[in-house]
This record gives sequence, C-alpha cells and structure tokens, in this order.
Amino acid sequence: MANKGGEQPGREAWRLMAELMFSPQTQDRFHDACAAVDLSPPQLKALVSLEPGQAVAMSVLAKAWRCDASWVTGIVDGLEQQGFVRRRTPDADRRVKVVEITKVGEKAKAKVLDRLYEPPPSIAKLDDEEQRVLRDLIRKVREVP
Amino acid sequence: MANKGGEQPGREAWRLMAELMFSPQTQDRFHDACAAVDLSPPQLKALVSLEPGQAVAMSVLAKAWRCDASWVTGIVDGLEQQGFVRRRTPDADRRVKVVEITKVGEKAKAKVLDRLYEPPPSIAKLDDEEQRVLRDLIRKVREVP
DNA sequence: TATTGTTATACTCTATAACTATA
DNA sequence: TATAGTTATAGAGTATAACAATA
Repeated sequence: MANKGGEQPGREAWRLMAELMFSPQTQDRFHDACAAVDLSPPQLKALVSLEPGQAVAMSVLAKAWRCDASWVTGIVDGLEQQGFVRRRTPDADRRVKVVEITKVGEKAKAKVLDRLYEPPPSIAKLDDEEQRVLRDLIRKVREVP
Repeated sequence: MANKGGEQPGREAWRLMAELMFSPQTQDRFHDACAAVDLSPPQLKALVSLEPGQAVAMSVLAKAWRCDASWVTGIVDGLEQQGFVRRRTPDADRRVKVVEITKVGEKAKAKVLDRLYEPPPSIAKLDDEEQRVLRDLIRKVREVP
C-alpha cells in the first residue's frame, strides 16, 4: 500500500511494519518453521514462549496464551509426546502441574527462532549504519520504563 | 526478551519488530477491531484486503488468501450478508463471480484500519524526528525495486 | 467448599470431494 | 471436456461443561 495523505510518521511506521509482518511471505516462513520441527502452529507458538529453567504452572500458561485451561492440556500433551517439554507436580501443592522445556525442546526452539528471526532479504536495502539506527529506534520503543 | 550476544543489528531489529507485532496487546487490538464491525477474524482479514473499485474474481481471492475456493465462498457469504461486499457475474464469462467492496464495506474497513494502524502508546518514546527516521527506514525496506 | 488440571462435548475455522452451471 | 463456484462433509483448532484429585 502506498503512502496515505496526512498520515503521521509514527502511524505510518507502524502500518508499514504491520504490512511486513503479516505479509504472506512472513506467514510462509512461520509454516516452514512448523514443518521443520514437526509441530502445529499453536504448538510452535507455545514452545517458543517457554524459557529454559522456568517451570510454569498450566494455569499460568492458560493466562499467558489467552486460552482455556483445557486447550493447554492438549498443547502440552503434544509437546510432551515429542519430548519438548516435561510435566512435574510440585510437592507444595499436588493439584498443580508445572511445565518446563527440555534440552530437546530448547534445540527445537533454537532451530525455529533461527528461521523466524531471520530478517527478510529486503533488509539489505539498508546499509550497516542504517540497520543499527533502525535497531536502536525499535529498542527504544521496546524499553521497559 | 533482552539483547542476544553477537546478534546482527538487522536481525535484532526484525526480532524486536516481531515481538511487538505478535504481542498479546497487538492481538487484543485485532480482536477489538473484529468486535467493532461484528466480523470474525478471517472475515476481517478478507475485508481489509479488498480495495474500492477493484472487482476481483473469487478464484483470485483464493490464491491471494492462500486458501481453498470453498472457503472463499463462505467468507464472501458472510461479508455479503453484512452488506460489506457485492457479488457480480461478468457477461464475458458467466462462470466467474467478481467481488467488490461496497460503500458500507469501505466505511467498516476504514474503522478497522483506524484501530489496527494506531501505533502502540510506547511509540511516544520516540520524538517526532526519531519517528520520521524510523518511518523512512522502514519505507526503504518496503521500496519496490 | 474452592481450585487445578483432565475428559467429554460442541462450535468455529479450513480443506477435500462431489456437484452444478457455463465455456 | 475443462473451469468457476457452491454444497456436503470431514479434520483441525478452540471453548464450555462435567469430572477427579487435592487443598
């Protein structure tokens, strides 16, 4: 889509980013990543949201993923079958089950992110200095405080 | 996610953009936009992909949307029921049906894009000049040749 | 009794196959 | 016969409701 008359710079930047991110090419890459580790799209999203060494309760995952607890059960079942995650029951409260990513899961996640975070070829239209400026600006938007 | 050791600037920029775009907040805004015009997520995606004055055949939509023709039928049915699109059969070939967005559909699309293209509040961490630089860099990435 | 997770069930999204109309 | 679109049907993805175990 071309430029819109009177569009504010910040708004246009956001629009162009959205168009990049939701392009068919980007979606294709997501599906390729799924195929590479033999996971469905929702399973893949779940896997990449898990951090090594952080055992997190199913109920917490349901909130983080904005889905029902029953859906978490199914997703974790699938990841567990592939050996990507492990369920544990903490002694403190035997009702809850915590999920943690395994070494195998970490490898799969790395493989996936290697693909997903690879910028599109058109990034090369920016020289090194421009890429650094772009990075710094987005870093600033992302800053915590 | 924080910075990764040795990550190339272009790659980090892309990663940070992806994290912004696929954040739960951004997804929430998409669902809000759906509710605002009473459309399901796939119907909304379909609507925003239609340009005023461009009557396009169902088969072409199927390719553009990367889905089966039968799915296009259902989506267009839904949009037509709300008066957002219109089907026409060109005299040249009475097998095909072309879809075009209506005035009502254009209004709904504008309402949706007004929400979707609104940058997140954190864009204000950049001053006006920085926002222009960001916009120009992403424009450059998006340039056609 | 209240809470965590699972199972059973139903509803939405999407594809494949069979069908109708036109070319 | 081949092609565009629709209908019928089946398979994923996701939610709600009923249930079991623990607190």
